[in-house]
Amino acid sequence: MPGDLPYNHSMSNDFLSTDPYKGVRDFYPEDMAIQQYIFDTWSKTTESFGYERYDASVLEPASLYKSKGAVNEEIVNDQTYTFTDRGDREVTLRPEMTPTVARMIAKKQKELAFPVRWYSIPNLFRYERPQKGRLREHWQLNCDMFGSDTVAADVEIIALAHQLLLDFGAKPEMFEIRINDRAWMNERFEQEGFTHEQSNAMLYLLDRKAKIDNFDEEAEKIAGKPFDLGLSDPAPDSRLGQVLAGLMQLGINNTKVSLSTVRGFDYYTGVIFEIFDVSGENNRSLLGGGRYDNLTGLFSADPVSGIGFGMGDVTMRDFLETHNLPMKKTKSEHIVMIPTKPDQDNKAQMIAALIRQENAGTVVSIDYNDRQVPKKIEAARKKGASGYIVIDETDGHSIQRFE
RNA sequence: GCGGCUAUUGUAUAAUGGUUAUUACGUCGGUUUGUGGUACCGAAAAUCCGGGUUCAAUUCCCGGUAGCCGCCCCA
Repeated sequence: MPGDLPYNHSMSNDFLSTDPYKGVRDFYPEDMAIQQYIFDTWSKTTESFGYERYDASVLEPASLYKSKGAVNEEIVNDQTYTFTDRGDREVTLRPEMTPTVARMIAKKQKELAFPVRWYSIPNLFRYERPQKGRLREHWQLNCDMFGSDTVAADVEIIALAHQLLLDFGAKPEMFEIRINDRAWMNERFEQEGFTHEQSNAMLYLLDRKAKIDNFDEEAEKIAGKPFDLGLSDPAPDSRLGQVLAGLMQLGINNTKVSLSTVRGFDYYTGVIFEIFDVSGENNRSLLGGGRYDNLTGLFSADPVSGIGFGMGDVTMRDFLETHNLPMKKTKSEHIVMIPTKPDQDNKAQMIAALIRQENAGTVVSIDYNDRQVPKKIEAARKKGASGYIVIDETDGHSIQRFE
């Protein structure tokens, strides 16, 4: 039926929209160049710390997320793309990478030599209303170190996060590493005699601390008595104290102990951290992660602990834009061949092949348009080429460079 | 799921209750049967959809839709 075709062959004006699906992006070459730059920088820095890349499908069985417990019920039901396939299987577009990597680790647990350092740059999906720094599809660098409980591991992963930002050209004063320790908070709540519910309520309240103005009042309600966090600097011999000292030794000083960093309700059990843009223009965290006791508990009885973080491409790009940081790598040389007549086209290809062979990395493209040479030269210049070669009947083909 | 703001050529914008709706960039063509750019000329190209008020709506009002921003949530 003509009406079913995606193109309009009739006289009506019901053309399809050229907009992408809600909350996802098209990557035109200019955007793709930026995306590529971000991915390349992520990979390069992460690999320089010895992390190996892995990946998996965007499709996962829905059970992978549903079994995480009642706390996540709302997220799974309302904020994932979940559908039933033709074989009656419930399928979810992955909303995060951690369950997937936990599955992969668990599967090879017996043969892996821990600690394992892995990273990935998956695209993730969540069904919710798009807003600044938050879309329905985004790419996220995920770095994890599995099978090490050491303070050194905590320090390393935060140092990696720090280095990532530096390698984008950021200065330490542009961002702030907020660190907390779940275990430390729990200890504190136990001292207060809090029930599990009280502790959770308090964590939840702390998470919203910056957004509400009656924190003390609310805290008192939960505690049933006046509640003072009363935590200043962590003791030097505490886990957090040791981590901070370790970072300091590496010259990382833009850290801040932040009791209101709690990272939602999930698998985190120890040190947790977030990196924020201090400019105030991006109020979403640039990066967040933490330590978990038993990532593979769903799949096996042998616990594997670890620590990791994720950082998204959307917030990364916002950060680069806000601080006027470079968003492209330096371009390689690009020569445009300009045949003067159609019968010079093949000659242009032959010369192009030669140049590519002799100058690895040089981009050589050919302008086959049938139009005046000055127009072609101008087109090459506008495209950002570094130079051009006019191909005519003569044998010479010297490169003319743009200033 | 809730709230605020917005909607004009491809993009970014100006203006208006009343014949040709502004400008810039971009695109295409020309000034130049031919070796670059800052100049000049020209062309194509827009008032989101539906209803209401009005002699007349792109403009005012209502609804829809879409986008942005925020809340919720944040893996």
